[in-house]
Amino acid sequence: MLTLKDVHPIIDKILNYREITKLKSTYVDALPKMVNPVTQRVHTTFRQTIAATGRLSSDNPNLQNIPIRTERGQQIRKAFIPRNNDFVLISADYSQIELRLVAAMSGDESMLDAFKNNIDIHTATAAKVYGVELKDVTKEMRYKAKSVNFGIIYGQGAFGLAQNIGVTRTEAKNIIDNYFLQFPKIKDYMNGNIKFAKEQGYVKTIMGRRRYLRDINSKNFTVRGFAERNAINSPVQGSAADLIKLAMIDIHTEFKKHNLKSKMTLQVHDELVFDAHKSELEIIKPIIQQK
DNA sequence: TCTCTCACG
DNA sequence: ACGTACGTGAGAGAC
Repeated sequence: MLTLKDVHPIIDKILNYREITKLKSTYVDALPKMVNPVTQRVHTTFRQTIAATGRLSSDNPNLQNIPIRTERGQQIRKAFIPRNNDFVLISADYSQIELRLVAAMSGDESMLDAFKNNIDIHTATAAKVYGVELKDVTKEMRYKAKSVNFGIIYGQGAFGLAQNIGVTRTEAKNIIDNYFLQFPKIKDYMNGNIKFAKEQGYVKTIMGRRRYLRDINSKNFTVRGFAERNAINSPVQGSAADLIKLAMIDIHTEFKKHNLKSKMTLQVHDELVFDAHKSELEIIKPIIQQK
């Protein structure tokens, strides 16, 4: 796809400048000012009543958006270290929790099969959508299938997919149509959520958390469209939030039971970070992994 | 105080 | 013809 980057060298310079200034102002300059003088650490506030889906949010400072995607970002992340040499930071994250929930809640056999057999989900999706064997899935096919899998969770349409992966709207529509042909129960599940919302005025997560959608029957196409995408996405994102919250309670209970020095320090939506005492690694690893 | 932009999942 | 992928928080700059 032709983009402005190809038209003038200044485009890359501008983007590079923005990356650097963002990282400097938001992290390098700001975080040291927020170190608590007593504890010598930064302490976030986790908020439980902000996100409409049931996720936590983090502010002052936000520790759920510490950079990682670029090389410079990774350098910044390295500034976060355990409390002393007797401790290490441990990070545990769920693999594809939202897609696994879609598979589970929809009951779609194809997708459940892929997860049960531990097949890379984007490769499995590509094989289905393009009608080829797993071994014949190309990088290009996997890349596009990955984008579809993400888009599906958000209620993305052909226009958005086309723009995202640089194909025509016609091709994008074909891909999406084929996706729902191959995963019919996912389509049923999403339409079911929209229908439920239109009748009840809300959608709910696996644990019964509700999100009310007052615009779901709006006559305005754009407004209604937003609510319909919320009806698709909220049960998925919110159920993932439910699950990690339950895991956090269990882990905290177990840590208490064993009188551990290790501490659960951060939650980043599908990831938990621990400041773990080296002598306790063998105890806590199974506790964390099992949840 | 608002908008734009961009950091993360 | 229209608008078009979910959820957040924060800094810069305009007003």
